[in-house]
Amino acid sequence: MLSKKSQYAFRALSSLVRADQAHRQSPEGEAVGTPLAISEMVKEHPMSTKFLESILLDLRRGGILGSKKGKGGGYYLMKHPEDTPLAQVIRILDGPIAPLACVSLNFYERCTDCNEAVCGLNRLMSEVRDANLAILEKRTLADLAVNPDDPIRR
Amino acid sequence: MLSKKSQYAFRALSSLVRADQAHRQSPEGEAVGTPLAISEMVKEHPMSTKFLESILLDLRRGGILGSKKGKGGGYYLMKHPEDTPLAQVIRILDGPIAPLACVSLNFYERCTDCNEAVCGLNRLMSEVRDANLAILEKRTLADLAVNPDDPIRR
DNA sequence: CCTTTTTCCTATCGGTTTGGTAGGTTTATG
DNA sequence: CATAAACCTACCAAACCGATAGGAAAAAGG
Repeated sequence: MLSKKSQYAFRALSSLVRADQAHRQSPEGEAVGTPLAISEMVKEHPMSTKFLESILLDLRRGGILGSKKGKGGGYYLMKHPEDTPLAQVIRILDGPIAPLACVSLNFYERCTDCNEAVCGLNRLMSEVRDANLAILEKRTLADLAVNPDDPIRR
Repeated sequence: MLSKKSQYAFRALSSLVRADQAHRQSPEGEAVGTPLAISEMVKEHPMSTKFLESILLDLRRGGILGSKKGKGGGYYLMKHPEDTPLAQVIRILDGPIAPLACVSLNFYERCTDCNEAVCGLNRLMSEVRDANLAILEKRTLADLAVNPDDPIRR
């Protein structure tokens, strides 16, 4: 199960995607600019401001977000929404996506008491990991904000 | 990530599958009989006896295992190995397989602060759930014990 | 009947994680 | 210099996790 942390993150990120889209549509739209303040995100998605603060900090340290301090400051996406897969967000906030550490690509740990080459569970859980990654590496922040009723879908 | 509980369960279950196979191959093999004691499972897969005890108890309450008390007693599979999907084991010991309660089939809970019909995360996580179930409902205890070098695979 | 062997049950426990709060520091803007 | 924002550190209660303790109940054999 996703933690609240990841859930809140995805909500805040969907606000940031929309801010990003609005910004790019403006004539002089550049990648960086018009940061969105935490207070604005919380207005849109009610949640603990302080908790969200710590989440956004993690995402910034993880390279997904940039920030600007002071009046008019806030957070903004470091890349185009379609260039940040959901997997990256989850790894930063929840850690491994794989169901077992011994089949994780990014958080691998050797299995102490089983032979990975022969272990049946290892093989099956690798299947599960691949199925998850097929979705979470392909789907991006852009997909978060898509309206399912839109005529054109990706 | 799977809990230790589930991991230990799968190890013990693989012992039970092999005991079941051996039993069925014998001339008068029936579904129920020749229970395997906890002590035997621990001999095969070193782990805390008491902890495994509580796990097997859960699996029995969950309808996967039967038990027999006293001398010569132990646990046995209630069904043929290929009739118990891995998903059932995980649900008993770890709960929901879905990444969000609001997309869970067996542990559904309404999302308090989002409109499920419009929520982008809901849609994406339903995809993830389906991908997981496609594997975990199809793969069974029988797959746990399969040797990958066997010429014939299922 | 008694002993042994097993499952069964309840309670507890230390450590970690989770979700959240508190209080202040730093940086930028006007 | 006032204000508004991110930033940082510490802390906290509750839940969860993995494991242990100590027995009660049942079945089998002698």
